[in-house]
Order: sequence, then structure tokens, then C-alpha cells
Amino acid sequence: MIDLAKKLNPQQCETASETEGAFLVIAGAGSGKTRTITYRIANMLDKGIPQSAILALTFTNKAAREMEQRIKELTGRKLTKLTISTFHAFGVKILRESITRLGYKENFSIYDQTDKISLIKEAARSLKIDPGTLDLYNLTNVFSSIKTGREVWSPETSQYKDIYNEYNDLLKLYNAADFDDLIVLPIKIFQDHPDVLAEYQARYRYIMVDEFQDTSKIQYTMVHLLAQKSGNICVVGDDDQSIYSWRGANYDNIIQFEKDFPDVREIKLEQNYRSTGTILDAANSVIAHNTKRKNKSLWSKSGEGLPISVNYPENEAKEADFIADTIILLKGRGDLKFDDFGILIRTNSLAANIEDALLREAIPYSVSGGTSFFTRKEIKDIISYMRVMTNPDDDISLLRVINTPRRGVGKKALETITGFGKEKHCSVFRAIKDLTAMENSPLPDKLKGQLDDFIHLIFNYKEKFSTGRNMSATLNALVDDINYWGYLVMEYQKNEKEAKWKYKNIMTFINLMDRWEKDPDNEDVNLYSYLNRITLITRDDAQGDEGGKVNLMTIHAAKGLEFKVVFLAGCEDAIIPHARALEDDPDNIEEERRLFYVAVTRAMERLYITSCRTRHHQNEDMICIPSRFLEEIPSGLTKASEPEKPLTEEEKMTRIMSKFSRFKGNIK
DNA sequence: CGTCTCCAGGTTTTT
DNA sequence: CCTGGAGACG
Repeated sequence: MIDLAKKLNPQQCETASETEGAFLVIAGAGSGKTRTITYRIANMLDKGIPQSAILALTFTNKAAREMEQRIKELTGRKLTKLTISTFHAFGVKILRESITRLGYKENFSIYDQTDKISLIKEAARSLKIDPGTLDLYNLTNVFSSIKTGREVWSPETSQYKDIYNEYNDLLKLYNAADFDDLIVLPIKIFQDHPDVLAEYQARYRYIMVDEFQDTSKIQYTMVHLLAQKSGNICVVGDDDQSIYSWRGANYDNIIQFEKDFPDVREIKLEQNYRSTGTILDAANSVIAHNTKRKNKSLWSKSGEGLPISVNYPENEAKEADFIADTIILLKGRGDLKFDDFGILIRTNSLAANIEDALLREAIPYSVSGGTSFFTRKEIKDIISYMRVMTNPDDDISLLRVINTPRRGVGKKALETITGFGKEKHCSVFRAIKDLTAMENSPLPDKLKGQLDDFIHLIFNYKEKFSTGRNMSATLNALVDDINYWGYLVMEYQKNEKEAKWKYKNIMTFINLMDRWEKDPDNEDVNLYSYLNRITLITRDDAQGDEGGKVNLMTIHAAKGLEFKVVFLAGCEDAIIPHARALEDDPDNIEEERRLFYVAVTRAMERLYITSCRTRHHQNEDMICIPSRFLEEIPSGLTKASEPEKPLTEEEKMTRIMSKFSRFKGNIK
């Protein structure tokens, strides 16, 4: 038995010890939120609540993994029946069990952003609309908003209604689900089939939601459906750290929660255990400028600590050098490890320069975000092969690999094949199979032979994979068989390094699979679950935390993490707050401020802020203005290593010009 | 008919 | 600066 009162402060203790009923826990930054949840679950297990009755929903895979690890350590139990996962992974779990209720077949594919764009193109083409005239990236967002109920069709968007409908028809036809479907379809199952819902309600009688402030409306709907029966639900969040409203995360959820569970008990965790007094004061001062927030005040017993260092490097290269040099310097003192450092940036594009400097100084680092490993072209190619094997209806993946490596399948041949498929209402895979077997096929004989080989290859490897044994070796053989290396050499003739690098990525991918299938805790070893898994893993894969790497990531990705030393780079106006955020809605300034607040509160001991004087952007040297949030930090808390020089008349002029051009550039 | 090459455009944040 | 699409070539 764990003595909660001894390990936790009174508010934490209350949260952890009361397991029945509805709870709303407002947990400030660094207030020991994860610790509290961990103890709460451990306490449930102590009380004899079965693992299988507990569902904990987190925001990222990493958070889920960490929580599981901590509970394991705390209780010393095996946790095979406990469900700790992200909303999306939980959605996949439900769909794998019940998607046939909606008329889908079992091995559905999950489409990421890239697949989604391909599919929208496909939908447009089938409606005789030239995809070239569309802003596809933008459409992915519009469709997402519509599907999740965040927005309704507006005069500007309603012209895309037909494409949207076609897009959804195709998804179903291809037996595929996009990310939104992973939440929307389970809800549909629950609503259409009360018996299924009742089953899940009976199974998950104790539900916890972490980072509740970032739950979207539909995610909340899903949780509410599950929890309304038992009424045992505990949501934990911090409105000041709500940074995903653009994705449908909604403050209204807190209000809705209070309505849906009128007996809710509200607990506030306000003691901060993470940061020095200086850092906390700075954070508090900044966030106080926001008007829409629940009242709370973070306090701490720790001392004031060091002043916050604010620097104004000449340009982004100097900024990167400063960060790298400072890491070397602090590391040299011996009491810090590389993974005690976090470098936070507003946008992924800021990472490149910093990576350069870290590489040059031979500082080991890991970047999260940006083009995720699994969305790299070469990796997607390989994944698509495997997807076709698990789901032959997946036309998008099939079209991706049919001519990769090149098999002489060009535009004309593709037209014939897809045309045939449309006519016969069958998948492209089926069409290829039929067309190659046909007597007087419209395809030339040479191509028929090639395609026949392709079909056999798919069947052959599907068979090998289906044993569920040694899948990484099978994959290795597949990569050899299709001569992917030869393909890379061809494609990157002038750049052998690139080809080698891409091939190395594939080898890494195979190794990852090997590790995964040999993991003794893994109870579900088959190709399909692997594919599901990697589609949902994105930025936080780098679980190789051997303790030796500096962390470079976006502020969004840093949510829930803490570092002894934090660098906040690119603290310039138009970066944070981001120019695009402020364009239409001035209310967005509050979210940008929360983002800044999240960044500051990641720091435990030292905080370095850099704001470049100039920055190279789109082939132009732009003059930069320091972020307006810097002014919101009381000057007594900072130490400017390099005070800003007053502007010359000429500089003022350029600044106005650059502002103007930036503004112009951002209209539509 | 498939492939190669040049040119325009473009990502804020993520599951 | 890098990616993807359109047009010329083999």
C-alpha cells in the first residue's frame, strides 16, 4: 500500500485518493500533474480495481509511455491490461474491434496528411476538377474542420462540398480512415450501436484524461459517451497551457464538462515544483496579460535562482552559435548532461540553423517534429508496399508503389488501369490482376509481364509476412527484391550521398521493426498492428533516450516536458507571436502568449532567450523586432547580455519596409 | 509512352 | 532551399 498523504501535497492527495465520481483538476505548470495521476492509478490498483477497467488518455505517445513506465516502477506490476494511450490510438483500438459494424472491412488503412492530399487530388480528378487549381494543403484543414464539426460550410468553402463528399466516399471505398475518422468513426459506432457502447462502458469504468485543455470537441464527445454510465472520470488540465485551439481544442470543454457532470469536484494544483522563483515570476507576469483564464496563482518554495538571459544575436547563424557555445560551456562544468538541455522553437523551419551549429560542435541532439521519419519519401514507399499487402483496397498506397521502383507504368498505363477499376467498381489492385490475366488486354505484353511479377511479389511477401515471424528479415528481403537501392542510385544520380542517406534510413526502419517485434512486452506482433502503430507515431519516436542528447523541438512538442536549461530561440515578433496567427483574429494573441508561457515554464534552472536582429528569410535579410512578449517580463528578472542598440534612421526605414512586405506576402 | 529537366511555389503549431 | 508538376526528348 502506498501512503499517499506522505508522498503528495494535500490537493494532489485528494486527487489521487478519491476514485469515485467526476473530478476537474486544474493543474498549473510544474505542479506535479503526472506524478499525481500516476499515484492515482497506482492507488486504484491497490484498491483492487482491475487494470482492464482503467482507461487513461494522454496527448502524445510519449506521455503515454512515460506514464506507464512510472506506474510500473511505482507498483512493480506487469501492466498488460491497463489502457494508457492517446485518443487516436484508442480510436484505432476500438475500430480494430468494431469497424465492421460500419461496413468497413477489417484491415483498414490509416491515411496521414500526405495520403490525404493524394486522395483529395484523386477525388477532384474523378469530379473532373483540375487538382492544380486547388490549394490542397488548405483543403486538408477545411475537410478536417468540417468532419470534426469545428466549422460548418461557409460561402467560401461550400464550393468544395462535392470534393469533400467524393473524398469520403473514396476513403470508404479504399477501406481507409483519416486521422479524424479515428475519433469520428468510433463515435458513430457508439451512436449507431448502443450494444457496442454498452460493452465499452462496462469495460472502462474509470477514465482519466490528461491535458484536458487540449482535448477537441469530438474527443470530449467520445470520452463523455464512455463515462456517462459510470460517472467516474477525472480530467486534468491547465487552461493557461491550451495551445491547440486551432485543432479544435476548446475551452468550452471545461464548461461542458461541468454541465455534463454536475456533481464534479474541482481541485486546483498551484504549487510549482519545477522552476526557480525568477522563471516562475516571469511566466506569471506574462500570462497575467491574458484576460480569458481561470483564476489561479502559481507559487513555489524554491529560491529565486539566476536571472533570465536575453540575447540579441546579429542573425540566425550567430544565434545558433551562441546556443551551441553556451551548451558546451555549461556542459564543461560537469553537472549537466546533454539531455538536460532543451532548445525550443516556434516553427520547425527554425531548426535547420541550430542543427548545423550542433553538428559542427559535435553536440549530440535529437530533433522532434518536422518531417517525421515515417513520412520521409523512402520510408513511405516501403510502408506503402506493406499497406497494399494488408489492405488490397488501398488504392492510394498501391498507386504510390506501382511504379516505384520504375516498372514502365506511365501515365497512359495508369489511366487504363484506373479506368478499368472504375468501370468494374473494383480496386486498382484487382484491376491490375484482371488486366494482366486477360486474353486481349489493352496493356502491352511487356507491361503485362512486369505487372504480373508485381502481383506475385505482393502475394509472395504477404504470405511471408502473415507468419508474423521475422518480419524485419522479410522486409529486408523485400527491399532487396524490388532493388530499391538500384532505384535510389538511379533517382539520385548526381547525388550519391543522398541515395546512401535514404538507404540508411530504410535500414534504420528495418531495425526499428526488428526491435518492435522482439520486444517481450509486445503481445500483438503482426504486420497490421505495426502499420497502425507507426502511422500514429510521429514526433516522439526518439525513445532512444540514452540520456545523452540535447532536445531540439517546437514549443508544441515540448508540452509536458521539462529541462534544467531551456533556450528559447527566435523570440521575434512575427515568429512568436506568429504573423499568421494574428492575421485574422486578434484573439489569437492570447494563444500565442500561452505558447510563450508554456515555453518559459519548461525551464527548471536556467532560461536563455534569443531574439535575432536580422533573419534570412525567403532569400531576403529581414530586420527583426523583438517579440512583444519580452516586454511583459519584468526587467528586474532579466539580464541582457548584449543591450539593444538604438536604431538608425535607415534601419527604421528598412524595418518598416520589411514589415510591409511581410504583410503583403501574407495576404492569401 | 515513359522519363528527364526545368521552374514556380511554399508549412504555424500535430494526431 | 527544396519539392512537385508541366513540358520536351528519346
